[in-house]
Amino acid sequence: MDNQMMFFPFSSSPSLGTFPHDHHQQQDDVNFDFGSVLLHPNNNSSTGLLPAGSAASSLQHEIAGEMVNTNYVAGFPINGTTTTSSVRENSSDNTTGSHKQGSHDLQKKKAKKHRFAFQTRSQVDILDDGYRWRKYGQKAVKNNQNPRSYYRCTHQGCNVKKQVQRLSKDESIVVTTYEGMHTHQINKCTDNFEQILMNQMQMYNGFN
DNA sequence: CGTCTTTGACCCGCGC
DNA sequence: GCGCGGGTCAAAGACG
Repeated sequence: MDNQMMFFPFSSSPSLGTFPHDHHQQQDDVNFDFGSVLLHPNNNSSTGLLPAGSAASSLQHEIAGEMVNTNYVAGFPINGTTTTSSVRENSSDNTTGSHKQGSHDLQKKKAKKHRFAFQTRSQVDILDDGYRWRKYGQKAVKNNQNPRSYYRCTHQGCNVKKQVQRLSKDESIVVTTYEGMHTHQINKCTDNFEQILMNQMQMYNGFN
């Protein structure tokens, strides 16, 4: 049960940063709060929990649909049935390609994925996180009138994906879920964002 | 012309 | 086994 899911709730603590802008694309200001990085319920640590019933709690039900413990307002597994001994996604997981994958490969792939999510209050769906993304799918999801969009990092050999979805209960909130680790450097001047994220993840979860 | 989005079809896991 | 829901593929079109 090492698929990890972390949340970065926008409303629970002082803001530590502002989401950076793209150079060539004017976007609305996006306040991005890194203040609360919370842990997977199955982690031994009991720190980092917020009171149940917050916005983050309801969010979990909505995007995961399979929350097992509503006392946790952040940090949950997406694939609760998979197990692996590795927390980190192997960055050389090159299973891209057009061939169909067997269930074994798929399961292995899923089990290794490292995920985290955060939510932002924004007018725009696509937040500039410094990476280039190609949209490869969009689906209507149950119990949400807003579709979920699927993106892949366009960098060659990088298999990072992300999902973007608005909450049905509060459409001003965008939930972004990342899966995997980038195999390359960020390509624009948004190192601040990446750095803060990485610092938070390491601090709370012993990454790297 | 290269890159990206759209969108219907397909695949797979899971619950019943 | 079947149906449902989520995730992905890939052809076609849009756009700069």
